[in-house]
Amino acid sequence: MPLLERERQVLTTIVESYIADAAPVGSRTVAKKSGLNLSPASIRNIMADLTEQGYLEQPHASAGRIPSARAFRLYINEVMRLRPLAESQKNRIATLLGAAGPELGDILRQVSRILSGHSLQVSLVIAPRHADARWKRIEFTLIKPGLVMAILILQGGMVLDRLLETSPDITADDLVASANYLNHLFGEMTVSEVRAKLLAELRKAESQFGELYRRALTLAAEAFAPESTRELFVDGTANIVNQPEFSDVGRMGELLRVLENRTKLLELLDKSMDEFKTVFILGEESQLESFRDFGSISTPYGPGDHPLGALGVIGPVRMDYARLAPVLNYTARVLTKMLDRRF
Amino acid sequence: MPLLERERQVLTTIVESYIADAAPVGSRTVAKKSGLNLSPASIRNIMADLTEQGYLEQPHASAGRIPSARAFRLYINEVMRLRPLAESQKNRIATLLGAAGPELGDILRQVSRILSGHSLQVSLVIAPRHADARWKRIEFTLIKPGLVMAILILQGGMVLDRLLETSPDITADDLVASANYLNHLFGEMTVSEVRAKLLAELRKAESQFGELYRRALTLAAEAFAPESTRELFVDGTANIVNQPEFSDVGRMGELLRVLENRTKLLELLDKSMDEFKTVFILGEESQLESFRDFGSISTPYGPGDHPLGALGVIGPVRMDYARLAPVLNYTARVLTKMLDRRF
DNA sequence: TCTGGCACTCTTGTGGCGAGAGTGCCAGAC
DNA sequence: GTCTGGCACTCTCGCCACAAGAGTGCCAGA
Repeated sequence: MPLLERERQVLTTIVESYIADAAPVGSRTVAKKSGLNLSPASIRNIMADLTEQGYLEQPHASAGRIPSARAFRLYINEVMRLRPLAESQKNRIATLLGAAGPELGDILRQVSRILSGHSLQVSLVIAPRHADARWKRIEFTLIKPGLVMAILILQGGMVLDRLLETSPDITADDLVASANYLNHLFGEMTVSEVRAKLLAELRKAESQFGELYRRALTLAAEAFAPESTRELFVDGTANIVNQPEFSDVGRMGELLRVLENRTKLLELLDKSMDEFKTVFILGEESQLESFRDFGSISTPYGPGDHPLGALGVIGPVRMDYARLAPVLNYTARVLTKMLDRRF
Repeated sequence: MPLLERERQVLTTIVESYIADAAPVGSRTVAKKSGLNLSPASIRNIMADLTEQGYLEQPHASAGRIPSARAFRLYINEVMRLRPLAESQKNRIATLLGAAGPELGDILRQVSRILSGHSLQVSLVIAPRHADARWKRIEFTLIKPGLVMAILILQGGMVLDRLLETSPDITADDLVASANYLNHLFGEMTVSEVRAKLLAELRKAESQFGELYRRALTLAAEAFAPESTRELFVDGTANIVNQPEFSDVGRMGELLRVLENRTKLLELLDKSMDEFKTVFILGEESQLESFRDFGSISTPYGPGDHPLGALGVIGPVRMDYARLAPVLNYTARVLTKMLDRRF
């Protein structure tokens, strides 16, 4: 059953007070802050109901209430108003990002630093997912007989390189021809489209084409085979020691362990890429036992038609989502523009 | 004045006991473990002397002694015997490293993971320093008029890429010619040698050479200009919560802050590269106030004639240096061989 | 020169106690 | 019926005192 208006208002007050103070909230405080003009005693009744419905939790009998993940979920979905960034803050973010080094890695690292600085949480930035980027050009370079460096240039200045072992009789000229052929065949497709097409072409080549094309396709297939680990930039781990929920070292260790589990972090961020919008994941929702006490926000970046990567922050369930989401969104927008400008 | 043999033996006992237990050591314990056949009372006298000389510290009047950084320095320089790795451990390291992905980044990340797993400390791996790597080949690719991607392939499979803005009338053929010229000029030199020579050539080009060569050199100069941030792989931060010295959250925050200061971490590791040997840095020796309570070990990797990068661990001053140094050395050796095999 | 003995210091753990915060429930007011 | 003031109850937290334990420094004697 849906919450009564009063109940919702009490819950909102509790959530916002808890976000601000990280301390259990008592009926007296709610009575004063809620604007409902009810006495603490009445508030207590409402709070008892909310507790029964799973929105509030009581650390112990005389300690006030703490909003549950469920309460945060309701707050995020139905109550929260995002607080737009001040112009001055936007300027600061844009300026800092402009000061990043020239390489893609430098830029993403800087984004990560900016986010952790502005959120005072741990920040995550995932490098563009190759599969969604457009192929610009491939080059093969003969290092020595039998060893070829394949270099794939993708949209946004991403460069993928892979060392390939080949038959020793492949010449530099063969490689140039192969590259030309492949560039012609695959130009401007996304990598995942290339992957699909590659399989089809390889089958065709078996029967129809000449040796050269078969070779070119084989090279490409090898260069593409295993998606290499996506790069992930993490910053701001030092921030968490300042948060009251991490005064307990054990809790801190849990977060550090989560942060070392790259696969799980990627999963968290990928969701925002798949849905192409800002995504909030709270505690249990992550399907990850060790994430129970944490929350995350993530936002995709990339041009309008398809996301390239995502950025996010991770912290205690009690985060100031209304303030942080706009920070992420704005940063993602600036980053997208920067990448766009590259090509 | 040098220590008496007895004093040194007592000190060694204390250091080793402290490394094992992380607890202050009392005279009774030393009397039992030292093998000196002295009573606790005599040991107490010796310990008083050592305290006076700055080798021991007393947390409070009745708590046993703790070895100072100075004591660890003495221990490392004059007493410690490195404990060679068991064959089984060597095998495990080699196997794990073999399971790394194909790209250079994958390999270094895996090294970092292996080190943190085997040391139970925080591990650091620094990517090869470009300056010391040999130039293999440069390629320029025209992305669109006025925008060129420069790709520099270095020894060991390192690939540097940089986006350059150029005059819009440069053609793809110009670029090929430039690359050929540069590859001819700089092949097999180290990057820092190239940098030096580049300056000289640029001056010559002003007066003597034609437009094309000037252009090639200018491109190269741009591609080389700012050394981009070196990549640094950190792993095992979750390990530190298990160490007694970090039961205090503040201490932990200090370490996390150090770990986010990439410049300082690079300085720590660079020392082992400059001296081309394993280096131990203890507390104050780092010239870094916030490093007072920590220690580090680092080892260079790379072929015999010049180091490419370094790897290390960082943890409390009380680390098992005798066990960890061989782990680092062996890992560095395996890594060097892997890079060598690439080219 | 070494050792046993002894007084002294400091930490750590425990239990008791009071203050403070917050709750739940009830009887009465509106 | 709904709201409220009052009250008893519970639990945490800080404080204090106290005892046990670990370790020291020093001294007198072997």
